[in-house]
Amino acid sequence: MKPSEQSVPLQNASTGEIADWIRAQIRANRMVPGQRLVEADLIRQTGSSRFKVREALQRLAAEGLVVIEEFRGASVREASMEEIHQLYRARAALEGMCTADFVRLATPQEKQRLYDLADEIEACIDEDLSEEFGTLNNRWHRQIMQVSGNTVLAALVTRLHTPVQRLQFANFYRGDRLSSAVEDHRAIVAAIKKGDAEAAEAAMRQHIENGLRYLTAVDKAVRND
Amino acid sequence: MKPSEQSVPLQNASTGEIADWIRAQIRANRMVPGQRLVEADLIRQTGSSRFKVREALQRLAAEGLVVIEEFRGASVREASMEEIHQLYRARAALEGMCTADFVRLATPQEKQRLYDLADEIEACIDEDLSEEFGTLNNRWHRQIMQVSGNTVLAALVTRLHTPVQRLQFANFYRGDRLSSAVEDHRAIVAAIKKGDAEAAEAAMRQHIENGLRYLTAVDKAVRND
DNA sequence: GCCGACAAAATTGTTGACAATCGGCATGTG
DNA sequence: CACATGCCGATTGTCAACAATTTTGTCGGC
Repeated sequence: MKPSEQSVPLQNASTGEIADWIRAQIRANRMVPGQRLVEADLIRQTGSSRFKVREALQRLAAEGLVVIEEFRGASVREASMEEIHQLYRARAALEGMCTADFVRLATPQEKQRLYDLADEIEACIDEDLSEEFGTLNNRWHRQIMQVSGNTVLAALVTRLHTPVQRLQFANFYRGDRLSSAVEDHRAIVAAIKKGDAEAAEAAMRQHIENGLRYLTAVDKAVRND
Repeated sequence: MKPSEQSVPLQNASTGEIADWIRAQIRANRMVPGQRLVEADLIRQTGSSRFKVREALQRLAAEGLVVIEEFRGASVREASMEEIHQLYRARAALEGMCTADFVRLATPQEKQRLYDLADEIEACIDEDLSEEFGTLNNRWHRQIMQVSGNTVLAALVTRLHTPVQRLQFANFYRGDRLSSAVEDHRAIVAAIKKGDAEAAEAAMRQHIENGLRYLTAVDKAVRND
């Protein structure tokens, strides 16, 4: 039917793999909030069985990524701006804490790896590779959390961030925001190099709050369209 | 069979209600980590169908409260001490933030309600009502988060805290820990009354870190038994 | 053209039966 | 007695069919 169907090799996928696939679709803004997720379509697209698809939808419902209504099935949940606001503040608090841990616990090699990642991210900006930018940026944040020993929190933050990534994909990584983020990264790296955990934590919180500010501005602009 | 069965009126329960019931069992330490959750038993205990039970288990698996293994079914997941450590630190960061918000945003009536709750909690201590203490203590923490406007975070923290509550139920609320917690509460209340958001945040973080310290001590003692 | 009633199609909820797998138990062998 | 082997009950995974409900389409009447 649509040219996009069957483009993904998901034959005999497990429940978890199907859930991952749907999550990826939502992140990439190919399934938008409010859109109904019809079981039959998902079966075709994933090449799996109805049973597995329903299990995957239940899991996503528990994560809060979709809502399931009686006899109306699953649809992508719309995260309110209020909710996004709270999630960003949570991220600021948690990642700030992780960054301070990173300063105290990371080995020189791990720190160097982070600096290299930052350079790669900067390189993207000149060539306007916004998608690559997003991928590397996610890796940068995860690197800090994992190296700081907070693997559980890393997974949690990733989940919390999922409903927001769609907005980033659609509106976020543009022009001035990219360079602003790079500047934030530089400040964080500088604090880490100095070994100043408190300053690094503050810089990370600032970085994330800048992201929230940009996102609210974009949202307001979109609504006034 | 056992006298405890059929004690809960869950006829024709929805998927969510079944999940809630299982969560409650885990919190109350009536289903312990490693214990297998046999579908047939759950069907008997909840009076529901296999279909709904399986859906509920999928949701709980997504929350990380149970693990589902191929052909071995669901069992209560054991949270490692390392994981509990991270969850407590996350709580400290998040609830600390909420407490600062509370100082800035709560109305006088809402503040008074919190003081009253603190008094009720203190009253429990003399009469050794540890169960009542737990209930009121949860309400106290939730009150702060909800009034501070962070309703989404309140739900999140509650979920994060679920695997820990079992430990509290079993070992936690005893003797000196109760009075230590009450002292922490007093410090928080004092900071709120002064309107000092920063001090309130610090006191809340200290309170939660004290809880973690006590829990690790108990854990170490139990392991050396 | 718009609106309501009604039928048809599409979609989801539920059930029961059957297949696949695991764990324990008995049995036999050295 | 230790240990491998095969069987059987218990438990979970999977599927296909059917029931309940919503959504869509159609047809008169105005």
